[in-house]
This record gives sequence, structure tokens and C-alpha cells, in this order.
Amino acid sequence: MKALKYSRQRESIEAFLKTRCDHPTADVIYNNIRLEYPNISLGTVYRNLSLLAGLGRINIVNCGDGVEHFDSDTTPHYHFKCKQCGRILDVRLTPSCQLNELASEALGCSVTGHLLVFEGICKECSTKAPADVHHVDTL
Amino acid sequence: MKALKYSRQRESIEAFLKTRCDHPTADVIYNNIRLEYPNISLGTVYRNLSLLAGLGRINIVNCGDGVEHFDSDTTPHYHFKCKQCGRILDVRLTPSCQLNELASEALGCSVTGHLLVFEGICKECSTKAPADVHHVDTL
DNA sequence: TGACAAAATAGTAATCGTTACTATTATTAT
DNA sequence: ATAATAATAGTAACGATTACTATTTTGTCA
Repeated sequence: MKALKYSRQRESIEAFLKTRCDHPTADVIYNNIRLEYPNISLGTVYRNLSLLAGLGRINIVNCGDGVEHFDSDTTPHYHFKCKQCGRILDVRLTPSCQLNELASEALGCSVTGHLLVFEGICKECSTKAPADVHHVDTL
Repeated sequence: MKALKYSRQRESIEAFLKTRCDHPTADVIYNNIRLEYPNISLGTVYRNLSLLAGLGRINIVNCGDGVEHFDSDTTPHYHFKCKQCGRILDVRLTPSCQLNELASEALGCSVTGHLLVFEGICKECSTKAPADVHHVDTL
């Protein structure tokens, strides 16, 4: 029952996320928003990200690296994590119910969903020199 | 080049893990080993778990909940996480290369592996009363 | 307009899972 | 047995995230 009020910071966070297709972490978002709002706090970034996720406007992506990534694309799709640069990319495959059915048979209970994250070396990294490995800021 | 030396604690940790099929967390392992070794430290548990994983004797399982789970079964297989009791169960399906190939086509780069975690309600929970939801100690 | 209520903020402290450090103890080769 | 070194318990540090609080911003309504 709490009415939502506008905030520039929230708008800026959502707008920034729309410009990125690599599923940045809260910290990366924080550092980018700080260019426009130098004293935004990390807590504000986290609070707005989970608020937006609660509204269904963004998704929280867990890819098994123990850190939350954020995605402005809320249509169902899989992800790919580059082992070299760490970026998360979208995989445009339609999530399959067959997988759930297979698992359901194997387990003998109802399987309602699954998390699928691919890994390998992305196009950029496979053409780049190995020296470029540590571009951590793009995580 | 460091020679491995025997330790009772390590043996106990590995033996305990073999008795469990629900992929316990370090904390659950710690609390169970403490019954036998009351002043084992959590650090010792973590150190031995990663040592054993390095030796290929156990596996570290990441199922997207941000906590490490440990598995004494090192043969390739998928996992299932019960949304109610939180337990991780094995899914006896042979990991598929077809999935990697599909993703590889969609992305246009080499895909070498994937993480697949199913979710739903396990057999036990679907027959249990909803009051039994919070058996956190089995995580 | 302006004043009030509610929501959002910045800044900071707290929490949780995990890793690192250090002085002591246990294991193993000689 | 002794000496070398790995492993330990205990504790501190860490990084990601959440919680708290006093202040600021937003929206409503007279």
C-alpha cells in the first residue's frame, strides 16, 4: 500500500541499465551513476534495483559467480558468462519445457523451472590479445 | 610441491559428506563435524573442503543461491533445488553437449560448458504439511 | 502558493559467507 | 627421538548486501 514516489536516482539507474547488454553488477552501476550523481550512495543503488526487480521492470541475474547481475531485459532467456572478461551476455534461446520434463521424470517430482548459464570465451575475447584479460570494470 | 599430511578433521569431513545426498553448506558440515570434534574451526572446514575439491575428491556446487554447497559425487550430473525445504538433490541426467551447441550457434562463439539447476518442490515436501517448511538445518 | 505526510535519500553500521593470518599442535621422514 | 613442515584453532579481515537513521525530496490538498 506504499505509494511509489519519483526519484531522479531511480530513473537514472533504470535508464543506465537499458544502455547496457552485459548485465552489470550493483557496484558497476553505482560507479556509473556517480558520474551524474556524485554522492548517490551504494545503498540507494541496491534499494532501487530490488525495487525495480519487484516491479518486474528489471531482472536479477544469478550466474553462479556469487555476485548479483542486473538485466533490463525481462523476457525469458538464458545467459552466457565469458570465462575471460567475465561479462554476462544474453543467449537468445527460448527456455525449454522439455528440460523440466526430463528432470521431472528423473526425480519423480514436479519441476517448475531451471537456471541455465552457459560459459566459454566470447567473440571479443577470442580475437583479443590475452593481455586484455583484466578489464574488470566491465563486469 | 607441498606434501599432503593426514588429518582426522579432513577425513571426518570427507566421510560426513559421503553420508549426505543433499549437498550441505560449509556451515552445516561444520555443525555436524563439531559433534565429533567440538573445537574444530570453521576455517578448517572451508580449507579442507577446497583442498578436497582441488584434489577432485568432492565438488563445489553453485546453485544460484549465493551459498556454496558441497557434493561427494564427482561424476557429471545436474542439480535440483527444492523451493520449499531448500535441499539440493541430484538429477541423474547425462549433461548434454547439444545445449552447448545450441548456445554456440545463437552466440557465434565457442561454448564449453553450462550450469543447469532445476527447481520445484521435492517429493518429501509435496507430501508434507506446509508447517514443515523451515527445516533450515538440512540446507 | 505553502505546509504537511510519506517516501527516498546519503551516510554509516551491521550482517553473512568466505578467506587470510598467526601462533600452536600434529604428522611424517629421517 | 628429532627436525621439518603441514594442519590446526582462533581470530581478524574481506567483499557483497542489507539495515538503520537523520535529513531531504516528492506529492497532496487546503
